[in-house]
Amino acid sequence: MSAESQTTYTISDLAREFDITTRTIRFYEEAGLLDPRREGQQRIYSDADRVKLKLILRGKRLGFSLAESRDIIEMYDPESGNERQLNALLKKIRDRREQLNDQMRELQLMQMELEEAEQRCLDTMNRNQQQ
Amino acid sequence: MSAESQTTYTISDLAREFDITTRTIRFYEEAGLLDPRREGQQRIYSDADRVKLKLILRGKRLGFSLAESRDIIEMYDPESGNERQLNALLKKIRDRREQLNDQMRELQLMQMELEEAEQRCLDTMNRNQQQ
DNA sequence: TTTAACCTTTACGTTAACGTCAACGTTATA
DNA sequence: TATAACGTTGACGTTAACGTAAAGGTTAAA
Repeated sequence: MSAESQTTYTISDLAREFDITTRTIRFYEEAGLLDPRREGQQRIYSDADRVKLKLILRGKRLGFSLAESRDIIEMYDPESGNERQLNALLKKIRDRREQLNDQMRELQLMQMELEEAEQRCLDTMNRNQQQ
Repeated sequence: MSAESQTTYTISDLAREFDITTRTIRFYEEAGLLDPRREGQQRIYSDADRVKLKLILRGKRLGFSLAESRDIIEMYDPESGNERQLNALLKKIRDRREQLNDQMRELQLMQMELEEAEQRCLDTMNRNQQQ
């Protein structure tokens, strides 16, 4: 057998790949988000662990707390793929989408106000130049 | 003169109006975001102060830190309405808009994955029922 | 005059998400 | 054999944005 798809990772493999520190990864474990198997003392991460980590980081980018990400990961778990949990997950995502939409609307408002402010500012500058 | 538009506010007036605590308002002052005039010990807030507070809270909703909101407020200040500052403010807002757009894209990705997961889940449940 | 409803300052507490040591063990290489 | 280069477990530190409580001052109504 040739060395095909590497199916396990060390902690610094993952740290490098996702550009985070090993401390961060251990912290996620403390927080109950990861649970890699051990070989002696050392942590060995599987592809499944790697996917979890990916989900955590995506969750962060999306503004989920670690606790929420933990919920999401649990709900992604095939073991517990029942209807109620999937619906809870979908709700969480839809809520977040709505929040983001609200923020976009507020930003647009701010943009408009700013354009006005910008215009007033430009007008003033022009008047000053003409004098 | 009749009591027209009330032009000053107590700390709890503002707290009530914006549904925050007085502690929060004092904290914003500590952080250099507000600077109401005093009457003896007591803080008296003007309409301008009220607008600043509004901006701070909008900033929060938009995901700006207090430090960023302070910058924004300073840039809104008519005193300092120069071109460079206005451009800096516009840049900050555009950056935030881009961030939000990225988040929306990620959420859409997640939605798609979830729809697939949901479908797989529904399929499984159906199969189980048919047996 | 006491009670209630405000206001004030000072100061320590809290939570999330890590950072930053320290002190140590293991393995590979020069 | 020493010296990197990795890994480990504590354990305390940090930042932001307030919360919470103590201790007190003012004013108005009962």
